[in-house]
Amino acid sequence: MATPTPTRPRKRGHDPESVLSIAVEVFNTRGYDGTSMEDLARALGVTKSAIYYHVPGKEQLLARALDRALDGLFEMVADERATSGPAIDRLEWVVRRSVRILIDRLPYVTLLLRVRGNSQTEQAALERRREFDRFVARLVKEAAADGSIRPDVDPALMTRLLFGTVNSITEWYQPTRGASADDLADALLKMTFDGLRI
Amino acid sequence: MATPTPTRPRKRGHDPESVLSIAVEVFNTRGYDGTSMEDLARALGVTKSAIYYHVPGKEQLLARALDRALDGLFEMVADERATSGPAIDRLEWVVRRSVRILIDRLPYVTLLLRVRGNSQTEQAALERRREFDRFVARLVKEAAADGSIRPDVDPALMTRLLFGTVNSITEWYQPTRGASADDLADALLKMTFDGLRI
DNA sequence: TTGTTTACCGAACATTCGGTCAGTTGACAA
DNA sequence: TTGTCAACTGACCGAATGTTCGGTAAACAA
Repeated sequence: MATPTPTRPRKRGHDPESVLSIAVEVFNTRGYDGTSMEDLARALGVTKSAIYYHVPGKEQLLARALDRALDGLFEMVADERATSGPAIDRLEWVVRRSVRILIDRLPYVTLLLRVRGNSQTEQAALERRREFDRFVARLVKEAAADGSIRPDVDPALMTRLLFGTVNSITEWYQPTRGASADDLADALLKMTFDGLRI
Repeated sequence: MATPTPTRPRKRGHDPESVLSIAVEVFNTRGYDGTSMEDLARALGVTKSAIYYHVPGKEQLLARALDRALDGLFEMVADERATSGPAIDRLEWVVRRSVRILIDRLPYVTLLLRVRGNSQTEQAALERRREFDRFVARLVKEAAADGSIRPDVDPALMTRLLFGTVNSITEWYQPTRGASADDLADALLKMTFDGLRI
């Protein structure tokens, strides 16, 4: 047969991608453990069993979602702007980039930040996340060592507070209204780098 | 023996208080929905049914825990130091006090910050929490109005970032090691009020 | 000794859970 | 018209869930 369909078949209904994106929204609303496959089915407008046509199961949905968040973070730390230049500039770039990723992949990062290690899938994600955290901690330590950030606060503590601020964005950010990613990163850097007091 | 027990009878085993404190620890480790009554029973060293002798059920445990966190926050906003004086000073006091409460009642506040509204209990807690958030938002707005914090960032956004930083402490703080509540509040205020960059 | 109370166990309850599977539907191709 | 196949349904499974309940061992009181 010679190319029966020039365009892709484009069948009705769902595919693995749409199932994932809707599932992650529900996970973030009710929590992963608080979400049943019945909940997902209702949100998708199909029966429970239809979900298993597209994806292998609940935990695989979680794993794919977490990878999406983590892949973004690891692409960032591989970038040249995160690995060369003055530490304070690299730190600023990483913070700005983190805000970007957090917003671009908001539901996936939100899910990642709530993982507690209840399964091997979650534990693996936690370990990858810790690796990212260690990268950032090294960066802050370097910036402290070359004297470009205040010396009167422990760098490890600084790292936690700084990225605590970044990560807290997932608790309230709504893409439809409010600041853009760049505006948000600007405001966050103003507070954390220069302080909010006049 | 004369006076067999001068102190209160001191019966063996658990009471509602010890069940609550252990339960909240498990809730924070595995998540509320991820915790089964069997998990709790194991942590308490009794069988599932023994728990129901001390407390009415799982959701009541959650409700009591959330009240403990929220009561602390509302005691704070009722204090004179939160309601009179220069706005920037009140804000600093509220931030410092919040760090204190967060650490003094760490497991309870941690649980509160993870509530998603999956039940009436959770929704009620969320509403009380929003009331607290509104109080802080007003405070930041006042400080912005009298010109004591930087005018180039929206006060509502500032509030979220500031208390995002405070609340993020629950994600990593361990009472046994690390900074004290006062040291931690100092470091946090240095970063958010004066900035980490030299 | 007998009775009462406290703190608990073990078995069972109905319900919900994640997941399976044989079949049905409907769009499209031949 | 017939056949194919992606997409889905509905009935069902065993396991796990939160909760209830009848019973009971130990401590103490009378």
